[in-house]
Amino acid sequence: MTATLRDVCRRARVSSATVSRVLNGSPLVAPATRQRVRRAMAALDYHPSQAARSLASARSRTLAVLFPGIASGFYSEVLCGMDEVASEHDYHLLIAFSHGPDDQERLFIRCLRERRADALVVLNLNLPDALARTAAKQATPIVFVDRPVQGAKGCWVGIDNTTGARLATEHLLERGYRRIAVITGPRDSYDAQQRLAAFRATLSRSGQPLEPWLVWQGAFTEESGAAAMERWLRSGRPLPEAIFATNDAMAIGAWRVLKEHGRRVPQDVALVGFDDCESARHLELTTVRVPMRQMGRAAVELALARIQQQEPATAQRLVPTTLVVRRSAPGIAKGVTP
Amino acid sequence: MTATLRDVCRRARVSSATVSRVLNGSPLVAPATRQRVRRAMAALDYHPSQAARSLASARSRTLAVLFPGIASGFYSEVLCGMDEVASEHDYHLLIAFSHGPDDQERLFIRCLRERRADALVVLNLNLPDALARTAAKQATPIVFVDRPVQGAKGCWVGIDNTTGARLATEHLLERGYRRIAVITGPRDSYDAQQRLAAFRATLSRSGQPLEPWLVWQGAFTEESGAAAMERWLRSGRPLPEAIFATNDAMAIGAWRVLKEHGRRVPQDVALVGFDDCESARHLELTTVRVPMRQMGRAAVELALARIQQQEPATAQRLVPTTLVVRRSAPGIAKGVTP
DNA sequence: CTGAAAGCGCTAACAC
DNA sequence: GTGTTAGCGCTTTCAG
Repeated sequence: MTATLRDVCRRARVSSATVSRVLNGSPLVAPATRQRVRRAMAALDYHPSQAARSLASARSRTLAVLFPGIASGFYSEVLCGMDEVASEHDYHLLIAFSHGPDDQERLFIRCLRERRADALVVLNLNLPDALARTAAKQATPIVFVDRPVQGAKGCWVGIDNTTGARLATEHLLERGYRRIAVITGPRDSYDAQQRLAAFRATLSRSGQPLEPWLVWQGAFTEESGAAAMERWLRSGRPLPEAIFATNDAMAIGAWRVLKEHGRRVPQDVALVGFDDCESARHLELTTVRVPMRQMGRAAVELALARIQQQEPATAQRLVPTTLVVRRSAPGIAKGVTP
Repeated sequence: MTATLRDVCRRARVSSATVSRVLNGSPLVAPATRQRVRRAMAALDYHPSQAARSLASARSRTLAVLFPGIASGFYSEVLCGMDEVASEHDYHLLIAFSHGPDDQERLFIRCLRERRADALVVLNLNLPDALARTAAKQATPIVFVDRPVQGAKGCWVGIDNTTGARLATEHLLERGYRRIAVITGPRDSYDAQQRLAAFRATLSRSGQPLEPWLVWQGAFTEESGAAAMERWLRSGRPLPEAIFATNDAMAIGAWRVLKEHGRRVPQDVALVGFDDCESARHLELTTVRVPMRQMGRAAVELALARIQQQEPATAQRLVPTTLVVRRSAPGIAKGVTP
């Protein structure tokens, strides 16, 4: 049988309270006693039962992480960052993917109400805002990643989309590109909206407002990027000088279609993405880098701070974005052959 | 305050045992009573405490998953498959990354001894075989993914490396490629060994044994693939007709170097990888597809079966591999222009 | 500094 | 079918 705290008590000749104190690193234990208890634990190969601790202390030392269903490799970096911080603080990570809209709510409730976790980290889930607001009022701290809660200021870690999109746009403008098209993300995506807005604003500032027909609707998927490109090519209109895809997946889809139609990037049209996913590196796509690992770290840092009440329930954090210049929109002026 | 089982008892005017029975779907409850209890639960917005259930029942309905430190996007697919099966069975996933060799053992012990999980799934971790064998004898079921336990037959889910490597090799041979080089994985990797062995065997069967200088040592990383390619090019020897990289990362590294040296794939040399990672698709790399999601599913299925003792502790499962023919080694004979 | 005692919220025999 | 009764293994006042 596996040893329990009582076994340790007997062997060390102390009370359960003392063993518990040693377990929890309380300073109220005489060094000699601590020694004895430690030895007893080692001798018995004792390991405390997590369930019992959770029940008695009402804390699980666990963080629940809710992912959106689409498991883009994208998120594994985020997860990795989360684990780094969590394990530094002796916390564990419980994860769940949403397999559908109903699921999201169910998972949510479960983690919260069944007290499986001391805090919740929610990634870019399409929780109805009402639920999100209710949730934010719960006792369990919640951190939203990459999706602010409308109306209720909850803890939130986001991407600096505005700077990223501005950098990308300025890069194109400075290289002499005009008539820049944009492939947008889904209308209800916060990131998509911000990226588009910053793109438009930067263009305006440069004195050349965005023309409506250069706004191509996408959905953050490779297919939607390809479809947008197809539509334009089939329309017979001349290519824009550059395209800003508001994420890499769509940029990759568009690029594929361009290739299929014999158009070259960047010679015939420059292309910039957003995210800097793994494939972007391999394809040499110029893009805006989003530090995924850092986002994960920030989210867990916030969650832990909330658990210790060291941070207001309205804390927010933005992770910075940077431009990564590669072949699809190189760092030299338009028309100059590398 | 959040409602407890006792509150439900009072409201439904039944004993705790009955509520517990309803909670656990026992058939030994009269329909009318069940109704009443259900209503009471709903009225109180009752959700059982996971900690209390775990403590009382000695089961956590949780599976722990140990990942190797390197969080290749690769694993997010596996994780997704695991979650699919786990959530179907109302199980939760606790995950941890190994940040170093010491960590692995610590994580391992914790999940096992602290009874956080009902079973453990270990991904391709470099646990010393001794520990792995000890672990396999524990009460807690363990499933190893992609790494058989030497000496002790534990539960194991692996890749059909042999078929995959054979298919890749046959493809090249049938297209007329001779003098095929291979970039190997790390010597201590089981997958790497199997892939190399199957490559060698297939070559032998075709009557042209592998020449030693065509075996290039790699380490499953992009850099190691690039380095192997560099070494060969610098040696001044003529290119082989084809290269079989035993994983995609190395194939991609080698390809990059080939490009930098002005060599074309597949015209100057054909290239085949292994894994079918996301970038392989984008780069149009011919490769052996490993169904990651399916591997995750299989691992959790095995784990759950073990928990219910429906499967022997020695159960093994191989996930099938298939060849995906793309541009880097097309489906037409060598020398024929597409 | 240490111990006694009272739970934490559920499950599982065992009776009835 | 349902209730009674013990715990599960720890934490946490409260005394001393």
